Amino acid sequence: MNDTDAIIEDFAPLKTQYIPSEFADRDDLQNTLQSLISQAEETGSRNLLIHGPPGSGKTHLVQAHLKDTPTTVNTCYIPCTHCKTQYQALKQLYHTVTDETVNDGHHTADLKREIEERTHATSPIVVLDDIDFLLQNDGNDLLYYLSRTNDINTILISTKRQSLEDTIEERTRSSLQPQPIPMEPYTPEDIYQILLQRAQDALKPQSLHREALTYIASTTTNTSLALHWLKTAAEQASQTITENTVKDTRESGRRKYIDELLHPFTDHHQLLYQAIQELTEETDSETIQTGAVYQRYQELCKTYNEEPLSNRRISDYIKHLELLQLIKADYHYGGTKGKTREIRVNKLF
DNA sequence: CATCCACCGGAAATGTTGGGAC
DNA sequence: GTCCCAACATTTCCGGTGGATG
Repeated sequence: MNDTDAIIEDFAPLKTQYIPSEFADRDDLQNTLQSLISQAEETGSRNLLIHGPPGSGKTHLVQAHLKDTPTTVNTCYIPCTHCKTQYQALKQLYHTVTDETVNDGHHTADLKREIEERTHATSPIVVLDDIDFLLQNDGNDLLYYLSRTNDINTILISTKRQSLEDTIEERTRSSLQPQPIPMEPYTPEDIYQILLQRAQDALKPQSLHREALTYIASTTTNTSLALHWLKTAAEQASQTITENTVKDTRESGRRKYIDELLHPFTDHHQLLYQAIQELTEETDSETIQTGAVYQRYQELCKTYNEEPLSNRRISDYIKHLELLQLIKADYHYGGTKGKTREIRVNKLF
């Protein structure tokens, strides 16, 4: 453990959420965002939909922006991986506009009414990160409400490439009409630069070989994954992070990334993912099937002394893992299999 | 062409939690 | 304290799904 102190001077820059003083990359996008939002301040309402693969900087960009927003504007960041229901999201929003906390047990209509009364002329910005989780779990009631409430500007963040058209009702889409902003994955050079900057802020000088960063950057274009990996390497290394250090910590870095992704979810999500991983390693074929996965999941529950959830519920959890892009679960029709899903683990690298 | 496979996913049912009215 | 209500997680129920098989 003491080895950690040897290299890392400041943990913060190695965390995904860290916002460097200079947000050099993606200036153009930040300008776009800026102009759209100032436009919104003038015209009343304008909504954005930022979409792109994991680790392409969606959340980061928005949070950097919120940080620059004048304090006169109410901003509300809602991570839908945590707030999966309309009520939980409204609670957050209620808190930002009234500064009071509210417990469960109220009617959503009451919260909505109260929020509306307090938002007149204040035009808060509501960010719904990972909106797909809320949509999958609770439908689009919240989005409909937000789109109908004049003074609220929304920024939606989604990993799905398509726009929201297939997941939301027509009436919601027509009044929301979010402006799509695509985020392309970073290039290896981008990743290299980002890691370099974070390393400079976090690590002691001379503690890092360039080849180490090159190796990470050539392996993944997912910033979050890359940072977890670098952090793991930094924790392992006693004096300097070499190319070998990162090669050795490849697996544990990946593991850390996944742990953080799954953190907001339940133990059953973890068990389910474990079941899928184990089965994938054991079988030769590319894909595995829901039935086998559920069986393995039940076995794992037994060993960990957990009461297994129903397969209907697990079917939803598979969707969650899919939304996190940890697995792919495409439909398979026909054969002796009927309609089922073919599950495969996303390699990440 | 009917039937079957092996699961999908919508809808209703159940159980729990917390609020408010009385 | 009692009663009823809404929100929510989870289970139960059940009508699909479409190629393979006979």
